[in-house]
Amino acid sequence: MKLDWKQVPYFEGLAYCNVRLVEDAARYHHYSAGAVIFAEGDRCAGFHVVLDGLVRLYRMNSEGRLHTLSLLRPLSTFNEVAAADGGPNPFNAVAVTQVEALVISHDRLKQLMVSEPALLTSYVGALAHLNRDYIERLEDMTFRSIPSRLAKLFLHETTYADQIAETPTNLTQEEIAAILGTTREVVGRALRGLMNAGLLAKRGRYVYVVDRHGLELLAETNTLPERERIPRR
Amino acid sequence: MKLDWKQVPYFEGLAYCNVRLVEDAARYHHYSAGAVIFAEGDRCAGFHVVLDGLVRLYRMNSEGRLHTLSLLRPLSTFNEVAAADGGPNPFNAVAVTQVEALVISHDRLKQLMVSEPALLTSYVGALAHLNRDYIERLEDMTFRSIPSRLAKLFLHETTYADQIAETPTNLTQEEIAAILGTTREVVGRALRGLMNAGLLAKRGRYVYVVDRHGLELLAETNTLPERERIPRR
DNA sequence: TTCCAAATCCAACAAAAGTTCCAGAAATTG
DNA sequence: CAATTTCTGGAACTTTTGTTGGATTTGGAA
Repeated sequence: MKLDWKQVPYFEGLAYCNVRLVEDAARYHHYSAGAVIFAEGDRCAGFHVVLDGLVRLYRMNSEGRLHTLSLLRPLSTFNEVAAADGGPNPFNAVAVTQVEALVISHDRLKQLMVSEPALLTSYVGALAHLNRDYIERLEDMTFRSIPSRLAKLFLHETTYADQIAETPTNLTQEEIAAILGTTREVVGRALRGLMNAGLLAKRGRYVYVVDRHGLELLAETNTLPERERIPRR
Repeated sequence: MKLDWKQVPYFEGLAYCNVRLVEDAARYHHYSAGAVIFAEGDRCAGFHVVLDGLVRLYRMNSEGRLHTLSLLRPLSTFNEVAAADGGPNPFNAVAVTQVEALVISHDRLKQLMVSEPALLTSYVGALAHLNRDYIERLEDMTFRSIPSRLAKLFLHETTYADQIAETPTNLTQEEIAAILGTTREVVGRALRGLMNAGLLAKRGRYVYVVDRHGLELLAETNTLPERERIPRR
């Protein structure tokens, strides 16, 4: 249950202050694979730090389609927002594998923030970063086509780098679809598209990047570079 | 230049602490209609409070289509994120009308936060709220059809309530399109759709809500309630 | 190895969104 | 009040995304 805060993104500052207080505030939790950690809309479940395992944050719409916001592995943190304002959790969290986590309740966090300014400062940084991330995702959803989003996922640049734990390669088409906010079939099509555009290739069931530059172009401009047509005669 | 912080959303707390310090840190700025307040990607422009006028925050994609993130009137605040972490501005800000604003630079803000814990606390609240807002918008973009988003805009529920200053009625189709992240024609079509579904109606150039409940249903479930067909005979 | 469940491929189709184009209506302004 | 610009209406079309369903492949478990 020893946690080196220097390794926790955006909370490194805590390593240099009274960590004892923070550690006393935290409760250790264990979840078995598939367990619900908390549900969207439920009363604030507090601030979480993943110590071990894989956590999925997601939203679901009225028709049952789901949107994976992030796949988190140690030492990621989540539910900063609800923990900060004490409001309902803004998404669902489930343990994909067995998960160990530290949890600090909203009330404890409030107390802590008064006594530990370093925590408050860290928190502002973490929230600011989260915000930037969501703005980026919002633009991805408003402007980018699915092939373009897929390219971005494979490059796992900025937006996804922090948030998605697995290489796209290890994800099923179903899971990629949930991340991109679309359906399995569409992802399959897009994958095939990128493959015969020569940007990706498959060796067995393993998909890998062939043309990084081409992917970047697609991710940025939303267009595939014009393929040379093989002249008919 | 006197500002009553009790009226500024999420910064009411400041009214009860040393406001003098905050006010000394703030610079007064004036922008004429159409002026650029700051640009996306530029070095941090600081924390802004709208004292008068109308401000548009927007993003633009590589093809030149634009997405209006918010239309702000007094006493809204903006650019909290960049002001917090000192990073580049995450969007563009322009003065739609003449604008008066208070601006606190990142450096000054950092100093202030050390001496004024109330500001830090307010800031955490403001960032948390922003985050919730972006998560909501992200889901709108991933899950909702354009008619559904349009319905939501007309109800201007949660998501848009804080962010969009004007009634949809006063907006041109072009502006609505930029808010919903689509094009003018599509908005026109959707408007016509909602009108002959009996949810909206027009009196002259003024569009008004006829069936609030129907709009809510559309906003929530993404489907129009099945119209009764008039039997042919 | 054999079998099963999961994952994938692929085609054909349906629906939604984006594009192009042009004609009118409304507002603004000289 | 004309002239000009801005905004709206709407048709026809293209592209993208979503849906359905069946055929195949694959990786493990028995």
